[in-house]
Amino acid sequence: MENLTIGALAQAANVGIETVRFYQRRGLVGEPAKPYGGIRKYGSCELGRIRFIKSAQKLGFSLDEVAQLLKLEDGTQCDEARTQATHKLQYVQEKLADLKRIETALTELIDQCSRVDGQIRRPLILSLSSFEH
Amino acid sequence: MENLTIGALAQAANVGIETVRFYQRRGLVGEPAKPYGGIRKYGSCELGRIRFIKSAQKLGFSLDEVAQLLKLEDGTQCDEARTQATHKLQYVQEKLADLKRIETALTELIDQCSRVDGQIRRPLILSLSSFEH
DNA sequence: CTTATCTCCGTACTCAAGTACAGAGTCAAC
DNA sequence: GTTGACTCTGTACTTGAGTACGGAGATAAG
Repeated sequence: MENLTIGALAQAANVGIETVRFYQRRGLVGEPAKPYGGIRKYGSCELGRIRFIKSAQKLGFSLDEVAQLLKLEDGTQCDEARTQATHKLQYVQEKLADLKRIETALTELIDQCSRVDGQIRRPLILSLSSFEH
Repeated sequence: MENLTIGALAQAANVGIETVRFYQRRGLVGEPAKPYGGIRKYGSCELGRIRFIKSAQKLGFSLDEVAQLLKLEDGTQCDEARTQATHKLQYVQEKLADLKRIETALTELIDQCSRVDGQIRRPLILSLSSFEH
Protein backbone atom coordinates (compact mmCIF):
# COMPACT_ATOMS: atom_id res chain seq x y z
CA MET A 1 0.00 0.00 0.00
CA GLU A 2 3.03 2.22 0.37
CA ASN A 3 5.14 3.01 -2.69
CA LEU A 4 2.32 4.06 -5.00
CA THR A 5 2.86 5.97 -8.24
CA ILE A 6 0.71 9.01 -8.73
CA GLY A 7 -1.57 7.03 -10.99
CA ALA A 8 -2.12 4.30 -8.41
CA LEU A 9 -2.62 6.94 -5.71
CA ALA A 10 -5.24 8.73 -7.77
CA GLN A 11 -7.03 5.48 -8.46
CA ALA A 12 -6.98 4.45 -4.81
CA ALA A 13 -8.40 7.83 -3.81
CA ASN A 14 -10.89 7.74 -6.66
CA VAL A 15 -9.82 11.06 -8.17
CA GLY A 16 -8.02 12.02 -11.37
CA ILE A 17 -4.25 12.34 -11.55
CA GLU A 18 -4.68 15.99 -12.43
CA THR A 19 -6.67 16.49 -9.25
CA VAL A 20 -3.78 15.16 -7.18
CA ARG A 21 -1.40 17.53 -8.91
CA PHE A 22 -3.83 20.38 -8.41
CA TYR A 23 -3.97 19.65 -4.65
CA GLN A 24 -0.20 19.59 -4.58
CA ARG A 25 -0.03 22.98 -6.24
CA ARG A 26 -2.45 24.26 -3.59
CA GLY A 27 -0.25 22.78 -0.89
CA LEU A 28 -2.99 20.45 0.38
CA VAL A 29 -1.09 17.28 -0.42
CA GLY A 30 2.66 16.86 -0.06
CA GLU A 31 4.94 16.23 -3.00
CA PRO A 32 7.57 13.70 -1.99
CA ALA A 33 11.12 14.43 -3.18
CA LYS A 34 11.77 12.55 -6.35
CA PRO A 35 14.80 10.32 -6.93
CA TYR A 36 16.84 12.46 -9.33
CA GLY A 37 15.39 12.18 -12.81
CA GLY A 38 12.95 9.58 -11.55
CA ILE A 39 9.38 9.11 -10.40
CA ARG A 40 7.81 10.08 -7.09
CA LYS A 41 6.32 7.51 -4.77
CA TYR A 42 3.31 8.08 -2.53
CA GLY A 43 1.87 6.32 0.49
CA SER A 44 -1.08 6.13 2.85
CA CYS A 45 -0.36 9.60 4.19
CA GLU A 46 -1.16 11.24 0.86
CA LEU A 47 -4.06 8.86 0.32
CA GLY A 48 -5.56 9.83 3.66
CA ARG A 49 -5.15 13.48 2.84
CA ILE A 50 -6.99 13.22 -0.43
CA ARG A 51 -9.85 11.24 1.08
CA PHE A 52 -10.14 13.77 3.85
CA ILE A 53 -10.28 16.60 1.35
CA LYS A 54 -12.98 14.95 -0.73
CA SER A 55 -15.06 14.15 2.33
CA ALA A 56 -14.77 17.63 3.74
CA GLN A 57 -15.74 19.09 0.39
CA LYS A 58 -18.88 17.00 0.29
CA LEU A 59 -19.85 18.70 3.52
CA GLY A 60 -19.53 22.12 1.96
CA PHE A 61 -16.01 23.05 3.04
CA SER A 62 -14.03 24.92 0.39
CA LEU A 63 -10.40 24.02 -0.30
CA ASP A 64 -9.37 27.09 1.67
CA GLU A 65 -11.34 25.87 4.64
CA VAL A 66 -9.89 22.41 4.25
CA ALA A 67 -6.45 24.00 4.33
CA GLN A 68 -7.38 25.68 7.61
CA LEU A 69 -8.62 22.41 9.08
CA LEU A 70 -5.39 20.73 8.09
CA LYS A 71 -3.30 23.47 9.65
CA LEU A 72 -5.08 22.86 12.95
CA GLU A 73 -3.53 19.45 13.11
CA ASP A 74 0.11 20.03 12.58
CA GLY A 75 0.54 20.29 16.33
CA THR A 76 2.41 23.59 16.27
CA GLN A 77 0.72 26.70 17.62
CA CYS A 78 -1.58 24.89 19.98
CA ASP A 79 -3.15 28.09 21.24
CA GLU A 80 -4.00 29.33 17.79
CA ALA A 81 -5.29 25.91 16.85
CA ARG A 82 -7.63 25.79 19.84
CA THR A 83 -9.13 29.16 18.97
CA GLN A 84 -9.58 28.25 15.32
CA ALA A 85 -10.95 24.84 16.15
CA THR A 86 -13.49 26.38 18.48
CA HIS A 87 -14.77 28.63 15.71
CA LYS A 88 -14.81 25.77 13.26
CA LEU A 89 -16.71 23.68 15.76
CA GLN A 90 -19.38 26.31 16.11
CA TYR A 91 -19.69 26.48 12.34
CA VAL A 92 -19.89 22.71 12.08
CA GLN A 93 -22.57 22.62 14.74
CA GLU A 94 -24.66 25.12 12.80
CA LYS A 95 -24.35 22.96 9.73
CA LEU A 96 -25.37 19.96 11.77
CA ALA A 97 -28.48 21.75 12.98
CA ASP A 98 -29.39 22.78 9.43
CA LEU A 99 -28.86 19.30 8.10
CA LYS A 100 -31.00 17.84 10.87
CA ARG A 101 -33.80 20.19 9.91
CA ILE A 102 -33.53 19.02 6.32
CA GLU A 103 -33.54 15.43 7.49
CA THR A 104 -36.72 15.99 9.49
CA ALA A 105 -38.34 17.82 6.62
CA LEU A 106 -37.48 15.07 4.16
CA THR A 107 -38.80 12.43 6.50
CA GLU A 108 -42.04 14.32 6.84
CA LEU A 109 -42.23 14.79 3.11
CA ILE A 110 -41.84 11.08 2.54
CA ASP A 111 -44.39 10.37 5.21
CA GLN A 112 -46.92 12.80 3.78
CA CYS A 113 -46.35 11.41 0.32
CA SER A 114 -47.22 7.95 1.56
CA ARG A 115 -50.49 9.07 3.11
CA VAL A 116 -52.17 10.40 0.00
CA ASP A 117 -54.71 12.38 1.98
CA GLY A 118 -52.66 15.21 3.50
CA GLN A 119 -51.60 18.33 1.65
CA ILE A 120 -47.93 19.18 1.66
CA ARG A 121 -47.16 22.63 2.95
CA ARG A 122 -43.59 23.25 1.80
CA PRO A 123 -41.90 21.57 4.73
CA LEU A 124 -38.47 21.70 3.10
CA ILE A 125 -38.51 25.41 2.55
CA LEU A 126 -39.88 26.11 5.99
CA SER A 127 -37.18 23.91 7.44
CA LEU A 128 -34.48 26.36 6.45
CA SER A 129 -35.77 29.54 4.97
CA SER A 130 -36.44 31.34 8.21
CA PHE A 131 -32.87 31.47 9.43
CA GLU A 132 -30.42 34.29 9.50
CA HIS A 133 -26.81 33.30 9.04
CA MET B 1 -43.01 42.76 3.95
CA GLU B 2 -44.87 42.02 0.76
CA ASN B 3 -44.47 44.34 -2.21
CA LEU B 4 -40.69 44.45 -2.25
CA THR B 5 -38.65 45.70 -5.20
CA ILE B 6 -35.85 43.46 -6.34
CA GLY B 7 -33.37 45.63 -4.48
CA ALA B 8 -35.25 45.34 -1.21
CA LEU B 9 -35.69 41.62 -1.73
CA ALA B 10 -31.98 41.15 -2.32
CA GLN B 11 -31.16 43.16 0.77
CA ALA B 12 -33.63 41.23 2.91
CA ALA B 13 -32.16 37.95 1.71
CA ASN B 14 -28.64 39.27 2.08
CA VAL B 15 -27.60 38.58 -1.50
CA GLY B 16 -26.83 40.79 -4.48
CA ILE B 17 -29.48 41.85 -6.97
CA GLU B 18 -27.57 40.03 -9.67
CA THR B 19 -27.79 36.86 -7.64
CA VAL B 20 -31.58 37.11 -7.53
CA ARG B 21 -31.69 37.54 -11.29
CA PHE B 22 -29.30 34.66 -11.72
CA TYR B 23 -31.59 32.40 -9.67
CA GLN B 24 -34.52 33.54 -11.75
CA ARG B 25 -32.68 32.63 -14.93
CA ARG B 26 -32.03 29.20 -13.43
CA GLY B 27 -35.72 28.86 -12.57
CA LEU B 28 -35.05 28.62 -8.84
CA VAL B 29 -36.94 31.77 -7.95
CA GLY B 30 -40.12 32.92 -9.66
CA GLU B 31 -40.31 36.10 -11.69
CA PRO B 32 -43.64 37.79 -10.98
CA ALA B 33 -45.44 39.25 -14.00
CA LYS B 34 -44.63 42.91 -14.25
CA PRO B 35 -47.27 45.64 -14.61
CA TYR B 36 -46.80 46.58 -18.27
CA GLY B 37 -43.77 48.82 -18.60
CA GLY B 38 -43.41 48.85 -14.85
CA ILE B 39 -41.46 47.26 -12.02
CA ARG B 40 -41.90 43.79 -10.54
CA LYS B 41 -42.87 43.32 -6.92
CA TYR B 42 -41.72 40.45 -4.73
CA GLY B 43 -42.90 38.97 -1.44
CA SER B 44 -42.08 36.49 1.31
CA CYS B 45 -42.44 33.58 -1.09
CA GLU B 46 -39.40 34.67 -3.08
CA LEU B 47 -37.58 35.67 0.08
CA GLY B 48 -38.13 32.22 1.54
CA ARG B 49 -36.89 30.62 -1.62
CA ILE B 50 -33.65 32.55 -1.65
CA ARG B 51 -32.95 31.86 1.99
CA PHE B 52 -33.61 28.21 1.42
CA ILE B 53 -31.21 28.15 -1.50
CA LYS B 54 -28.44 29.84 0.46
CA SER B 55 -28.90 27.51 3.42
CA ALA B 56 -28.92 24.42 1.28
CA GLN B 57 -25.80 25.60 -0.49
CA LYS B 58 -23.99 26.01 2.79
CA LEU B 59 -24.64 22.34 3.36
CA GLY B 60 -22.96 21.42 0.12
CA PHE B 61 -25.98 21.12 -2.16
CA SER B 62 -25.38 22.40 -5.69
CA LEU B 63 -27.96 24.57 -7.40
CA ASP B 64 -29.01 21.55 -9.45
CA GLU B 65 -29.61 19.62 -6.27
CA VAL B 66 -31.50 22.53 -4.77
CA ALA B 67 -33.69 22.51 -7.87
CA GLN B 68 -34.39 18.83 -7.26
CA LEU B 69 -35.25 19.47 -3.64
CA LEU B 70 -37.64 22.21 -4.67
CA LYS B 71 -39.32 20.01 -7.24
CA LEU B 72 -40.06 17.49 -4.51
CA GLU B 73 -42.34 19.99 -2.90
CA ASP B 74 -44.65 21.09 -5.62
CA GLY B 75 -47.07 18.34 -4.66
CA THR B 76 -47.41 16.86 -8.12
CA GLN B 77 -45.92 13.45 -8.82
CA CYS B 78 -46.10 12.22 -5.28
CA ASP B 79 -44.69 8.83 -6.16
CA GLU B 80 -41.66 10.27 -7.88
CA ALA B 81 -41.20 12.71 -5.03
CA ARG B 82 -41.21 9.93 -2.45
CA THR B 83 -38.55 7.99 -4.33
CA GLN B 84 -36.35 11.03 -4.82
CA ALA B 85 -36.83 12.18 -1.26
CA THR B 86 -35.81 8.78 0.01
CA HIS B 87 -32.55 8.96 -1.93
CA LYS B 88 -31.94 12.50 -0.79
CA LEU B 89 -32.61 11.46 2.78
CA GLN B 90 -30.02 8.74 2.58
CA TYR B 91 -27.51 11.22 1.18
CA VAL B 92 -28.36 13.74 3.91
CA GLN B 93 -27.92 11.09 6.57
CA GLU B 94 -24.48 10.24 5.24
CA LYS B 95 -23.54 13.89 5.44
CA LEU B 96 -24.87 14.03 8.96
CA ALA B 97 -22.70 11.11 9.97
CA ASP B 98 -19.63 12.70 8.39
CA LEU B 99 -20.28 16.03 10.05
CA LYS B 100 -20.74 14.35 13.41
CA ARG B 101 -17.35 12.69 12.99
CA ILE B 102 -15.82 16.07 12.27
CA GLU B 103 -17.56 17.51 15.31
CA THR B 104 -16.18 14.78 17.52
CA ALA B 105 -12.72 15.19 16.05
CA LEU B 106 -12.75 18.95 16.56
CA THR B 107 -13.93 18.55 20.13
CA GLU B 108 -11.11 16.12 20.78
CA LEU B 109 -8.63 18.45 19.12
CA ILE B 110 -9.71 21.32 21.35
CA ASP B 111 -9.56 19.06 24.37
CA GLN B 112 -6.08 17.79 23.54
CA CYS B 113 -4.90 21.32 22.89
CA SER B 114 -5.99 22.35 26.36
CA ARG B 115 -4.11 19.53 28.05
CA VAL B 116 -0.65 20.38 26.86
CA ASP B 117 0.72 16.96 27.66
CA GLY B 118 -0.81 14.70 24.98
CA GLN B 119 0.43 14.40 21.43
CA ILE B 120 -2.10 14.95 18.68
CA ARG B 121 -2.38 12.13 16.24
CA ARG B 122 -4.29 13.62 13.31
CA PRO B 123 -7.79 13.10 14.68
CA LEU B 124 -9.38 15.20 11.97
CA ILE B 125 -7.94 13.25 9.13
CA LEU B 126 -8.69 9.95 10.75
CA SER B 127 -12.25 11.12 11.30
CA LEU B 128 -12.97 11.06 7.60
CA SER B 129 -10.16 9.70 5.54
CA SER B 130 -10.97 6.04 5.90
CA PHE B 131 -14.34 6.11 4.17
CA GLU B 132 -15.34 5.02 0.72
CA HIS B 133 -18.11 7.04 -0.84
C1' DC C 1 -39.48 68.99 -14.76
C1' DT C 2 -35.19 67.70 -13.51
C1' DT C 3 -32.13 64.84 -10.97
C1' DA C 4 -30.95 60.85 -8.35
C1' DT C 5 -31.86 56.40 -7.57
C1' DC C 6 -33.72 52.68 -8.77
C1' DT C 7 -35.23 48.65 -12.40
C1' DC C 8 -34.75 46.02 -16.64
C1' DC C 9 -32.25 43.28 -19.99
C1' DG C 10 -28.34 41.54 -22.07
C1' DT C 11 -23.73 40.45 -22.35
C1' DA C 12 -19.29 39.89 -20.47
C1' DC C 13 -16.12 39.12 -16.75
C1' DT C 14 -14.36 36.61 -12.44
C1' DC C 15 -13.13 32.99 -9.24
C1' DA C 16 -12.89 28.21 -7.50
C1' DA C 17 -12.13 23.72 -8.61
C1' DG C 18 -10.97 20.95 -11.50
C1' DT C 19 -9.77 18.73 -16.54
C1' DA C 20 -7.36 18.30 -20.75
C1' DC C 21 -3.43 18.27 -23.42
C1' DA C 22 1.31 18.73 -25.47
C1' DG C 23 5.92 17.45 -25.42
C1' DA C 24 9.64 15.32 -23.12
C1' DG C 25 11.43 11.84 -20.05
C1' DT C 26 11.24 7.04 -17.64
C1' DC C 27 10.61 2.37 -17.00
C1' DA C 28 9.26 -2.56 -17.59
C1' DA C 29 8.48 -6.23 -20.66
C1' DC C 30 8.95 -8.41 -24.62
C1' DG D 1 16.63 -1.92 -27.87
C1' DT D 2 12.11 -0.77 -29.13
C1' DT D 3 7.26 -0.41 -27.84
C1' DG D 4 3.62 0.94 -24.75
C1' DA D 5 2.11 2.71 -20.58
C1' DC D 6 3.10 5.89 -17.34
C1' DT D 7 5.28 10.29 -15.21
C1' DC D 8 6.64 15.15 -15.24
C1' DT D 9 5.95 20.09 -16.19
C1' DG D 10 3.55 23.70 -17.89
C1' DT D 11 -0.15 25.90 -19.96
C1' DA D 12 -4.83 26.18 -21.47
C1' DC D 13 -9.69 24.94 -21.31
C1' DT D 14 -14.27 24.00 -18.76
C1' DT D 15 -18.04 24.30 -15.45
C1' DG D 16 -20.64 26.18 -11.61
C1' DA D 17 -21.87 30.10 -9.30
C1' DG D 18 -22.01 34.27 -9.26
C1' DT D 19 -20.53 39.68 -10.36
C1' DA D 20 -20.02 43.66 -13.08
C1' DC D 21 -21.42 46.75 -16.45
C1' DG D 22 -23.72 49.46 -20.16
C1' DG D 23 -27.61 51.65 -21.91
C1' DA D 24 -32.46 52.49 -21.62
C1' DG D 25 -36.72 53.18 -18.97
C1' DA D 26 -39.42 54.09 -14.35
C1' DT D 27 -40.44 56.69 -10.20
C1' DA D 28 -40.04 59.78 -6.10
C1' DA D 29 -38.33 63.82 -3.96
C1' DG D 30 -37.19 68.32 -4.32
